[in-house]
Amino acid sequence: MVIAGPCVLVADDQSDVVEALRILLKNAGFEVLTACSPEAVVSTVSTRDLDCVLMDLNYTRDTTSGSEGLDLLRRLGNQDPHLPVVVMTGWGSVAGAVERAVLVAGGGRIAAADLALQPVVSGQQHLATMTLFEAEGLLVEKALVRHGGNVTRAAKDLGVSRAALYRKMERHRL
Amino acid sequence: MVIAGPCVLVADDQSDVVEALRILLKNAGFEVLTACSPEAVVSTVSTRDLDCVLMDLNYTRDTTSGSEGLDLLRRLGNQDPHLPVVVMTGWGSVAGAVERAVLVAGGGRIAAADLALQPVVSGQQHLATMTLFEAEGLLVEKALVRHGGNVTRAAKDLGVSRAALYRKMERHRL
DNA sequence: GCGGCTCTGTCCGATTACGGACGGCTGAAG
DNA sequence: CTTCAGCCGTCCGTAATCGGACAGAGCCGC
Repeated sequence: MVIAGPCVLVADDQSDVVEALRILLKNAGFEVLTACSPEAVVSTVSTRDLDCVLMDLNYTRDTTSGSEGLDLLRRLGNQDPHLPVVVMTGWGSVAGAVERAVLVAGGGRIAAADLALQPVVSGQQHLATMTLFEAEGLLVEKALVRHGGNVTRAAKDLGVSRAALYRKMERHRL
Repeated sequence: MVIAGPCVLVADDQSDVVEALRILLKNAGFEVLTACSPEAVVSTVSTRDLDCVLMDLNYTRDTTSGSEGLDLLRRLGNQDPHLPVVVMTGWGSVAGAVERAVLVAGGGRIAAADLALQPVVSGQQHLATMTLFEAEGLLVEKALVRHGGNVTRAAKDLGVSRAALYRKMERHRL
């Protein structure tokens, strides 16, 4: 059985950041490519079929304004308008006390980048990394919240009978 | 049974955008507050206990540079360094062909903003809006991808027996 | 070659979860 | 007041799911 994950390009001029993301994403089931310069990014985008690009906004030349990164972002937009790009940035000058903000610029195809990317984007534990039991509990709770505690409607949303939902609620102490 | 969702502040000077997001987020189980000016945002942030702010980056005065929005973002960072802020922007000048990019600037507390925000952020269908059966299929697939098709390890990750995972795989035709 | 290890795929009896059905409750409409 | 509709919580026989066990395959170091 061979299942290939989506392909992501990681671009940053700090090699330790690239390495960390590479490991993280590889463990999350992605095929990971890397690039250390804007030129390498452009070249990779033109030769490989990518699902998503994950890039730093501030390259060495212009450490605070990020214009280097914005320029690259613009070029990528011209190369492939539908390629989703996740932009990272780490300076306090943009978001105040945010230590390492994550910016997401998504086109129509971002769905292909997949749920597995979200732990990187949001920093939170991801559903795909938890037990089926825990995930069920979370989804049940969400459905109940969404319907203001209406069990009937939540059950319909979840695709189970109302009785089944009652059992799950008890199982998860909700 | 009363379950209150997380509280989100939506800020944009275009009232139709605010309204659309309000409906979207309310249906997703959020308590939604709105603001139409930077001043209203600052005032709301100081008086209410918010879990997340969702704001537009370009207010009327300066429609292309976004400096108005960046200024507000900086003020919010000073007010509450740990408040997660989701920044939206819609101009082509930033991301090329991206019609309406979404930028996420997240602090440590973004987890509180919760999974339910992600359909807005990424535009993709969210786990919480799908059937338990579909979600199970997705999680099973993710686990298998993550472990390169190793059923034993995937099963351990998912918290089920290997035999159970085989059944689920068949059920979902994986 | 030969143990030791890991993973695979399948079997089976015991357990559990399933959902349709039922009666009770509440609130709105006639 | 009566009817109707929607939701709630529980019951029960059936049906599906559970996980431990088993044998076989592949792979390493000795």
